[in-house]
Amino acid sequence: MSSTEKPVARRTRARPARKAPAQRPGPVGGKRDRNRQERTRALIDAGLALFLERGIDSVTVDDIAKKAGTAKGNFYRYVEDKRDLVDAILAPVRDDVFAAMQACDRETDAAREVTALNAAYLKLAMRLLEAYRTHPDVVRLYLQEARAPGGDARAPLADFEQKLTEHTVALTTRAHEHGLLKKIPPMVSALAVIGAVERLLLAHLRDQAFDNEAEAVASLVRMVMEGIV
Amino acid sequence: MSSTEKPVARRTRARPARKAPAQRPGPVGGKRDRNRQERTRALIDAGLALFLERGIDSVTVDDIAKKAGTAKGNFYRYVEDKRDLVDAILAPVRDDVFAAMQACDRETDAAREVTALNAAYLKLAMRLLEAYRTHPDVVRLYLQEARAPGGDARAPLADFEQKLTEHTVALTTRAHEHGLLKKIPPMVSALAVIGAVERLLLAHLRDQAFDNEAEAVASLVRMVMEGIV
DNA sequence: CGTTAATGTGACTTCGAGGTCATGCTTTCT
DNA sequence: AGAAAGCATGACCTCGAAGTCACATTAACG
Repeated sequence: MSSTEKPVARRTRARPARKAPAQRPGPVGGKRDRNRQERTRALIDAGLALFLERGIDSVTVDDIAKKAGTAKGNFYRYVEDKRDLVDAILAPVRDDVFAAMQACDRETDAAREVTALNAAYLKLAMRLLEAYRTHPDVVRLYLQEARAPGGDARAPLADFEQKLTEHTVALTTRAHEHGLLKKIPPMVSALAVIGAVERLLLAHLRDQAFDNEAEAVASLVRMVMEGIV
Repeated sequence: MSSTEKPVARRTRARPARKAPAQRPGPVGGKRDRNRQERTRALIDAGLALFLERGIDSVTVDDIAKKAGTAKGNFYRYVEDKRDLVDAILAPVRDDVFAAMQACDRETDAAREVTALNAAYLKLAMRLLEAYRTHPDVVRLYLQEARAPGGDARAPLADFEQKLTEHTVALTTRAHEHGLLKKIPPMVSALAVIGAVERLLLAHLRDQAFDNEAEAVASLVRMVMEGIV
């Protein structure tokens, strides 16, 4: 944020310039800047497409670079490694989701009546739906790869799953304490809903499984309302 | 089944004996036979343990052989490759589950009243529970690895997921036709239940998530009954 | 326009995993 | 016992992926 230095520290042949420098060269809207963003996008898109199709571990850095239309060496100028790329792919969704959940936390804290609580939960659902609509492929990657351990490229996804689950359980616990739910352990109802939603999303994203999308959503809502609320 | 040959065709230095012969040497309870079974068990157990801990693709054949207390070359005497080992690990569960579902199919075919139908479904649930109790680790491997594509070692798990889903949807459709369920598309209710059950099982197997197991099961049943039945 | 440094390239190095094989050991059968 | 064949071993070979680097190209800035 704070500009402690000139755009670039001019030193005569010092670093071999291995990694891209933290501070980009001068012009903010300049060609360099634009190229950088294009390359980053290309790498993220190529990686996401290949990961979805063939699985994270089966995809090589060469594959990604080629599909992004660049050379392998350049890949390492933009990301540390495959794990870092997965992290970059996941980042926007993760940020959206956490922001939505924290906002929901604040609203339920401030709420004094049941209607305010319900409004907060509804708003959360809307924001999550929005994130899903904006980044369906990222959600699919998460659904497909988050559960398998090992190969640290998947670590960002596993972390996200863990945090997401914890937060959801906490939220459910709170709803439970306010008497909004049936006498079912919050852990159980939270996991059941997460599992059901995730499985339906996966079927939708992988197989276009539902003729009537709206009916499917309505059915899901009905099942949840009658099953746990 | 039929013994067309003597235990082994004696030829003077013919095959280099690369793979284990289909027909084992003579004694059925002999030392050879016992050793074979021990090795197979050791490999399956070692593979399963390592796969669970580090993920299928991160585990090498060397790792498995070492953990099973044998040499790498020997690994290939017992299985084709990692995929084949995964298949061997999954086999018992798959057989149990398919047998149970086919039995359920037959019983629902023969059923003339609702009570008989309900009995068939209950029996299926009991048999699935039994399979889970007998092979919890295999179930966990399935839950962790089935969704991710690529790396053909996981293909047996993906196949199983697909068949299992299809069969469950068919079963649900039938129940729906008999008027046992709410007006919810069978695809939706089937996937929702599968997803919820799988997520709860995973939490149980990975994290010992439930203080009171019986209460968790009762809650799940209640949610399903009130949510979709 | 010329200099400087960031950016792009792909051949190269390194390393580890899959799979093979010559050799020696064990079981079986006569 | 002794031969025959399955069984076990780990060094070895091969291949492909990760990551590096010297050099070429391009943008920035005077």
